[in-house]
Amino acid sequence: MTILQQRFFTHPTLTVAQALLGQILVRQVAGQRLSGRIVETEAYIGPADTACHASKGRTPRTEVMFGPAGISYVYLIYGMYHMLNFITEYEDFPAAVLIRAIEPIAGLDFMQAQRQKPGRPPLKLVNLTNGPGKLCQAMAVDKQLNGWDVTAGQKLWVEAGSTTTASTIAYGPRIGIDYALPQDRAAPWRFWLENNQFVSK
DNA sequence: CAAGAGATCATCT
DNA sequence: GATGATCTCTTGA
Repeated sequence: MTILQQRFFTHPTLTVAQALLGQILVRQVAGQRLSGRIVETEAYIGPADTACHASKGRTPRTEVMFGPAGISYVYLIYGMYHMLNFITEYEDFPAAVLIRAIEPIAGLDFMQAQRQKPGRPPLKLVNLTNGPGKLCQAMAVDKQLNGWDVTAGQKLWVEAGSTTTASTIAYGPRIGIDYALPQDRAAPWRFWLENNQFVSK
């Protein structure tokens, strides 16, 4: 197994967003190893992209986006959900890839326990991690992992996926960015593996 | 199945 | 004081 190193993340964000598809997201927590295949991503690219948080300036929250590649950017949205990103490109250029969905591989019971609500039946496998908020909940990813070095091979990292499972990459506009300018709303910067059932709806 | 509303709080104005 | 890179539940066809 190969842990993806910083070099993987220093490429143009659109390249990294596509290259991450098919790679394995790994989370080590509570003595358990959770993992899943990345099947959907989105690119947020620089100060000119009005959908990118950093386009509003360098603030305490967006500071990690201006740092080196290979670092995680985790934030809370709508008061209840966390989003997981990986910083790309070079220092002082704020860009990142949002992980939108994974296909669960290991640690299914842990994920189910994280996701299931009291008094509710277990979720179907397909609903465990098919969304950016869902996968963070399933993998116990929160703000404590903001700024984490994902090339170190602890707590959270990415491994090279099998090359024998290559799939066609589909693309389209990003989700949930109505606040951005029309040209940024239209940019086809969301990528997913075609016909994969774990892609978000 | 589709549409609408509510949850809930860190961040920035 | 407003808002958001979401999700879940409810309602109604």
